[in-house]
Amino acid sequence: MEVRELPLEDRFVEHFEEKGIESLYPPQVAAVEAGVADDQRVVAALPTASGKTLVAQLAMLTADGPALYVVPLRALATEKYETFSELPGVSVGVATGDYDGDDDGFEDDDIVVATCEKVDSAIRNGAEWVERLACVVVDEVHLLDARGRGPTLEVTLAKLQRLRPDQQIVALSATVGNADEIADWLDAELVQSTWRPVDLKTGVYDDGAIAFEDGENRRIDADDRPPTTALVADALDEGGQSLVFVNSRREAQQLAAELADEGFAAAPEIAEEIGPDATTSTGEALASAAKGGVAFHHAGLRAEHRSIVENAFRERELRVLCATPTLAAGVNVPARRVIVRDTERFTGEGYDPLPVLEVHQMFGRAGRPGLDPYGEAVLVATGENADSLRERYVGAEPEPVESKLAAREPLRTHVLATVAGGFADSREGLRDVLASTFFAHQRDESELRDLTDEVLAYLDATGMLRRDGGLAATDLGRLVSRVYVDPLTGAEVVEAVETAAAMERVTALTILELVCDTEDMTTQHVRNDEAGRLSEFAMRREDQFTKSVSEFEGNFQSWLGTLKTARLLADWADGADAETIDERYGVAPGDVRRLAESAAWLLSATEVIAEHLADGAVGRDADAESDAAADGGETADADYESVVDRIRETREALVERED
DNA sequence: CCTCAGGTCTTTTAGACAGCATGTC
DNA sequence: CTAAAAGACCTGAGG
Repeated sequence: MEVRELPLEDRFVEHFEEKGIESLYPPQVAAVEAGVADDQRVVAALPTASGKTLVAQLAMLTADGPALYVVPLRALATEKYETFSELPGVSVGVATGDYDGDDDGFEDDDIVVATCEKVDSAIRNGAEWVERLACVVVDEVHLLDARGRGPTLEVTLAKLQRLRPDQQIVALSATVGNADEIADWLDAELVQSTWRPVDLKTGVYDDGAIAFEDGENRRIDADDRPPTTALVADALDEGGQSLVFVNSRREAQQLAAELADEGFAAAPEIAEEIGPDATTSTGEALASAAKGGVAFHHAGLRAEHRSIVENAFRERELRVLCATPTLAAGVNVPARRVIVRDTERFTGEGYDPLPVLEVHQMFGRAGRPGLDPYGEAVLVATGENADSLRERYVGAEPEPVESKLAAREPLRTHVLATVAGGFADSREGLRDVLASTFFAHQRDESELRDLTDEVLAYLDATGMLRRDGGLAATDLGRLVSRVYVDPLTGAEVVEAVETAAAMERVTALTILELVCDTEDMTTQHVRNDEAGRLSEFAMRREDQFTKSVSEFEGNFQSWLGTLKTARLLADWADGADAETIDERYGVAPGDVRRLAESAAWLLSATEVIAEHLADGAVGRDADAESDAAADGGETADADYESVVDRIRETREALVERED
């Protein structure tokens, strides 16, 4: 099937032809036959790089109104925004947390690219553009399975369909065990294929040879070198780049250093590009590896370094990339040979084997369409596990996608948002909304009832929702839902701000500790040699914290992590540079940035909540004073205003540091 | 006294979404 | 509060 045969306007046909897209790939033909270009709902479960983006564009460009493209990562949003912006005469907008501002600009856009959470937030805040969508494309729907974020995706999709039941939905998925179930839920036709534009050969390296799935056996002389080194060297001999997946940052850096020492290739210009900013230990290690044509990639890298590495690898200036799983799901960085060295990951409860889906996504990075003759994905066996690796990951079907909605955390968030957003005003109404989720389709809505009731009781007890006959969110509940924090965070903030308002000394550290100790914040680990110093510091500054240090309730060790994070952020807000933070706390620049971003977000939510409390306190003070006048007793001396001021100052200092 | 091999104890372990509020002549 | 592997620390033998 040719592009010109599609029901597209001429300018789009020309655009695609200019890009070299003239005829469709087989899975794309299947999607067209299923009706993507004809307003039909379609679920396309296809391998990476098999042309899903074109399928999405066909749906969006033929839809009868504005379209939304939902992605799981901000980096992906930027990538898609750039792609769609090239379409002639199409106005595209991006809605993600880091593109602030023009929230109402989307009214005029033909395509909006957004993260799932941003869409959820827009719905909660009553944005009008979400109600007009004729077409919604969901990228990476298999993330319905993700514990942290899947529930948001399914609830958001359920809400979007309620807002416009007739809208076209197109869901793009990796190959999963139960794509049919997802299609069924969305009332869509399933298009499934394993076709790829580049051949993929998958194999297991063991005992000096790669045993490929197709029977080929490729000898690789290790010559005393570790298997991974030999595999990389072999790929380089054939003129191909390698992408090696390992399971920790330390491994990634160490392996990069070892491979750089082998002297395979050199990329002095990349080292130089990294060089000037390589003040931290991470940056230095990266620059030094780059001299040998090798790099590593993990979330501790500064954003600038990360994109230098990605681009240099794409341009073939770097020949080897050692990465943590960041790269498997993120932006497209393909390589001739993908080497999966580690297939186990620490989970907090020992080591777990990686899910098949994840390993397949790593495999999927093998082979550059149009550039490599084929892609190779190689698992590295250790000891006697070659057969079990092969059985588990090669040619095995990925796990089915399972809804994670039936848990306390996602339910308390989404139950509150559903009520606060006006989607339900009774338990029956709430059930009705929940009945349209993927969970209900897969299991049964009734399985959510006990947890939902428990969550409703919690929301009532924390003053976010009332259950008198029907269900109604309180002012606090609406606020918490709109600022997009977990109700537990909301409750923690309310309590801490109330404590702070009665405190003598409220500093930036007070405020930072307050937000770092909420459910929505991730904190740093405390190294053994830091613990003593930190708890000493905590004792010294006890009067600055909203909780008692000397009579600590709960896990003191983990609170020290909270404190470490708060101190680090206080230093950062105070102007300390990445190098200083790295030396003082052993925290990499990418992590500092991420923590600062989260804290800034939570501080803004905290500010709004504190203002709300301040308003309430005015009323309460008046009451208290009249009571006091009646008793002739004390007056309330809680000072919310100065807490609000301190929160604002702290947030501003932190935001200013975001260069 | 220094070095190095080998054993034992200790430490560490991936990633990344989200925002209110408005003024101004 | 799980388990694997690197790293820190320790010990003892040999130069």
